[in-house]
Amino acid sequence: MRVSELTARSAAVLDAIVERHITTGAPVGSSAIADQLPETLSPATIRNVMAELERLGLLEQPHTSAGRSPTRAGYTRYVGGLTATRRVDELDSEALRSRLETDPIEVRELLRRTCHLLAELSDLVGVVSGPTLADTVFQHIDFVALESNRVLAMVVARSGQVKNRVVALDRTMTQEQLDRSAAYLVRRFAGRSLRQVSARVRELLLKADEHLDRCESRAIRLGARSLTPDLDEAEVMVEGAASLLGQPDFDGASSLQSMIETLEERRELRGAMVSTGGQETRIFIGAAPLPETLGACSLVAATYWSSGHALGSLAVLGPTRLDYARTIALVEAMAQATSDVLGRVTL
Amino acid sequence: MRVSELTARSAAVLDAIVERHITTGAPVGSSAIADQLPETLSPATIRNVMAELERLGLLEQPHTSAGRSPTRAGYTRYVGGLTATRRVDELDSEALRSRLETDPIEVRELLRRTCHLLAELSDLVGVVSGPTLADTVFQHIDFVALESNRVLAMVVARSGQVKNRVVALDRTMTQEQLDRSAAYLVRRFAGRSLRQVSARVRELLLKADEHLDRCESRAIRLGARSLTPDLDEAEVMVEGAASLLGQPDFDGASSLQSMIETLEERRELRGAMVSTGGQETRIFIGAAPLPETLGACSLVAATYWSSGHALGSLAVLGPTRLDYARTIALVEAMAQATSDVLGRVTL
DNA sequence: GGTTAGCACTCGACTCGAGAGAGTGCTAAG
DNA sequence: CTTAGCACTCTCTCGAGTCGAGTGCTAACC
Repeated sequence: MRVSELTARSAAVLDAIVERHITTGAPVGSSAIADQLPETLSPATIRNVMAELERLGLLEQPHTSAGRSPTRAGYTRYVGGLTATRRVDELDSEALRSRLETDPIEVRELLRRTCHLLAELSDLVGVVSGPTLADTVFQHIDFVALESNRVLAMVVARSGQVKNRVVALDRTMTQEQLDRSAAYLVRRFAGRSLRQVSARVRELLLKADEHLDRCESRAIRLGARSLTPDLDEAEVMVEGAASLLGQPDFDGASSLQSMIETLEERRELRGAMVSTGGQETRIFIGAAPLPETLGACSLVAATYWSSGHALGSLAVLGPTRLDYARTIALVEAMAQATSDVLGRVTL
Repeated sequence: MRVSELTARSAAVLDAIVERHITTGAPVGSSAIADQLPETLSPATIRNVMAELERLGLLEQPHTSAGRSPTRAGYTRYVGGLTATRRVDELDSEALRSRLETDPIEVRELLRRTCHLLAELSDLVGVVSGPTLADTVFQHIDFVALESNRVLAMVVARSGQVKNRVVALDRTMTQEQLDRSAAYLVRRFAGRSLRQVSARVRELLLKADEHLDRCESRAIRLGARSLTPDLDEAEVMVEGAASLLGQPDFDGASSLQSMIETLEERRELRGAMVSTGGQETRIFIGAAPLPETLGACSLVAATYWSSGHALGSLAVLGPTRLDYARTIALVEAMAQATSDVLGRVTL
């Protein structure tokens, strides 16, 4: 028998074990499950089932005379069976929305609040990956001359997001020349997505000779320097990393330090946050796109969007032993609320 | 006898105890000190001295039959006596400087590197408070119209530092009006410090009637909205908070979680970083401007500057049991290196 | 044939007491 | 004032003993 072909009873036992393990944190014994199952079965029967689940790699025993805990595979199988998503009871989405709204609305600030709220409501780690600027609408660009041939480029998206970048020029440009370049770029490209603008500018740069006057080609060159690089690099925010310290699961675990380090660095989290662009809620259980140091953790991530466009991900990170039903509900409600608030800021 | 009037011998004993405690982390016994002191004295004599130091509140015993550890006061007294600052041997300031330089130089990025380097070289927590924009030279301002009467203001300092802020207007302004306002503000105020500009704009706003045309007073109003608030609020960066987890002093301490939380929040650190503007290296030992949660920590902070102007602070945070000599040297060398690199960026 | 009662067995968690070791304070002598 | 000597205190470690939860196996049961 393979994992996918569990009998109904085996599956029920697995689910019961996972749920009990989630609440107690300790290995689960056969009699506890016998009591809990709707069907009345003796502990001995349960033990037979458990032995089989262990053979399948879904359960494990810390030592012979202890109960069983779900393995990573066991958790994965359990989560796959979760369908009926509970509502977050304490907070309906209206309340969430009102806690997110700021005045005036700034995207970054909004996402920071989202992240904070995720951490606060889950009592775990909140993670949010910001929207890649590439998908936003190019609204404005400005160049400011700094000393020694350096120029500050400020790219503004319609949503109010800003990306600053200092570029070093090989020759001096006056502020007036810079202003004219900026005006040209705005006139010609405003309204398109930054990705398009970036591609187009790059294109023009190659066949630069075609009917562009000197001023225009200078603008294109500046634009190419300012717009290309790392527009796709989404910012990742983390809040509440310290809450991992309060998790009994990690009590005294030597890995704690490297876990917190990974969260502090953020870089490694990016992969897990943006990996799959799908709209569905993703759950990673200590493997795959999660960095190795987070092997004892799970990530529940959802996508937030605006006007039908996926913008980024928000997630809760916690120990593998996680109240998945509640966390999924929370993350999804939060994605909805954040998207709603973002909706008022055309991107 | 009061603390300030310690005999030479008592002071020597205290210093020896502190130094030994720093390296071993354990309470120090009388015989260890007897061996270590240049003067040959018996443990019994040392014990008498120690008993006195304890009466003065400089030492404490965890229990009767243990050695003594320095109290906070003991550490403070020891640190006060530290004069000959060791050089950081592994890294001369030239090496530090070269590790800080980036191309093109951005202030924020430079400070982030400084912070990272502090954490890396000390294996503790690096803390850097950014320069308050208020002290930098106003170079440029730009306004970009977003939808629904919101305007993005971007203030640029000569150093290339940028502060963005979204303001909500009570009535619509066209992009052209915004541009004209920005140009007016730049023409009139560029070159002064942002603090001066902010004050002057506020002044003009009050007696607005005096020979300003409509366009000018509109610009002043916009400037006031964009320039006043929280210019003084220095950004605080923290790196390497996880290293506290590796400190044997805090092993299993329940306060660890709140310590990391405090570092994550950063807000509470600000007080300790900017409290005293003096040029001297400051050492806070678990008290005073440090937040209460960091009662078991010490902060060694120095000021970095540019063209004679103090800009902000950089510091190392670690357990009270800290190699102060080395840390002071590191922090001071880093302040020097950062100031040097900043020096090439006129502020 | 699946289910169950009974039972021996395993193994970690907790408790207790003995012993070692480090370090002290006190006293009396140098 | 300094020091040797000594009794004393307190923590830490270790092993033995006990408890209890939970298992696997076997044989009986429906």
